[in-house]
Amino acid sequence: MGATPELVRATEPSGSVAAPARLPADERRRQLVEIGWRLLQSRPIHEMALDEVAVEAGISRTLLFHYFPTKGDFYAAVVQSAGEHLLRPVVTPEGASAEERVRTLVEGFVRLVERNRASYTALVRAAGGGDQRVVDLIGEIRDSLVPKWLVAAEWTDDDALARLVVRGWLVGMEETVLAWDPRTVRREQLVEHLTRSLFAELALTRR
Amino acid sequence: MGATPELVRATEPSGSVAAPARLPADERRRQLVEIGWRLLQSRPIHEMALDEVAVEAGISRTLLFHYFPTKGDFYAAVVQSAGEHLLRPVVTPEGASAEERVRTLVEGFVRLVERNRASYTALVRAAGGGDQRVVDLIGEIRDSLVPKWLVAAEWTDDDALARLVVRGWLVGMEETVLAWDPRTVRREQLVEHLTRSLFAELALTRR
DNA sequence: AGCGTTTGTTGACAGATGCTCAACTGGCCA
DNA sequence: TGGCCAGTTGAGCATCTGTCAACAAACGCT
Repeated sequence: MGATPELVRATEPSGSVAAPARLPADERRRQLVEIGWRLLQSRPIHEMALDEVAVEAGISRTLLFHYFPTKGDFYAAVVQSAGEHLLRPVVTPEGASAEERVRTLVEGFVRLVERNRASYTALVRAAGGGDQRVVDLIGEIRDSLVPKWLVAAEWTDDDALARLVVRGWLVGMEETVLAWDPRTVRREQLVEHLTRSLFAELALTRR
Repeated sequence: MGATPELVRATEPSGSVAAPARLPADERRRQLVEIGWRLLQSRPIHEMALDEVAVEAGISRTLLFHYFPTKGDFYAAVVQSAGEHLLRPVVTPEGASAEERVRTLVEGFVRLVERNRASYTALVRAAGGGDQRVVDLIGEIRDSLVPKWLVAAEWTDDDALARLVVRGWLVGMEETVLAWDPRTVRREQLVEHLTRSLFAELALTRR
């Protein structure tokens, strides 16, 4: 008696934890990935127990393994999703001159890191520890960014050196912004430098 | 019967595995760190079981925990040692002009990565996955490199921006060399670009 | 030589975590 | 009604990190 079968509720009925109800596959996937991503922002990967994810989702660990056969699969899915979410706002090249557009991109990136520092470091450090798949994933994400910067900078010579250089510059910029201390370097100074830096690097590729 | 207590042998008596003998503490430490470093070059950290290390050293896992209370401690020790070993050859600024010296450093670095790719990627990716200690460690290693490059480049203005920029440039260079494909970009081209790149970056810090 | 202390070392155990298997449940359609 | 199928689960296995209490070889002291 007692327990009436009213458990089947779409979303959280009252307050804290999520509903334990039956969910369509893709929605459950999304929910799990989202939880994983949230957890990744505080702990590094090997400290994130799948138990935690399962508990937070209100399901059994077994179900998690049903959707993601291995922890690596889950991790990869999380990183992929995070990459897309984080990088979507960055893809907005606009403005009159090439310098304007690049500056806007840099600005956007700095702001992004300022607002989502935890997320961003989590994503970048994911490029490390994880298995090969994740490393490759981050590599692909970076590769996909290179042409966007080239377009913004109005750089039409599409030689290998330019691409390589922009890739390196990109990673350097990530590091620079992450290591940046606003108390010693003014923000405009940083943005200005990074902007000019890209053009300088590109100019150097023309022997 | 049978087993006479002749086990106590200083170093490996005949062939394959190391000796199970009693070792002074610091030597055992060094041995363990060295084994850990060797293993890290093939597997990422969370795939390296302390069991493996112990077996390879011919000791029990318990002893490993005696020297390094936690896996993180062991890992940190390994990374620290690796960083020192890898970076020691890099610290050789020599040559007549600033450009000469920087070019020599870049050359040395490219060669280092070419010869020890596995080691180097292992070290860099250690900057990720690991716990906070290791991340900080890599950060410190990089910080310690910055002044060396500044000296080589004869850059006496020691302002915050210059240091920050060199740090970013350093990481970008790491990435560039690691992503470099000798079939599409000639090696001299790469070295030349990186060399000029540093001076360009530095020049930009003078408003 | 006897004897205690220090130091290198270990086996057995506890707790957590990745992963498997066989089975249950509730809706849907023939 | 009855069977199928998708979502879900508890119980269990293997592996790995970390703990505990104790053993054994050297060294010092009387």
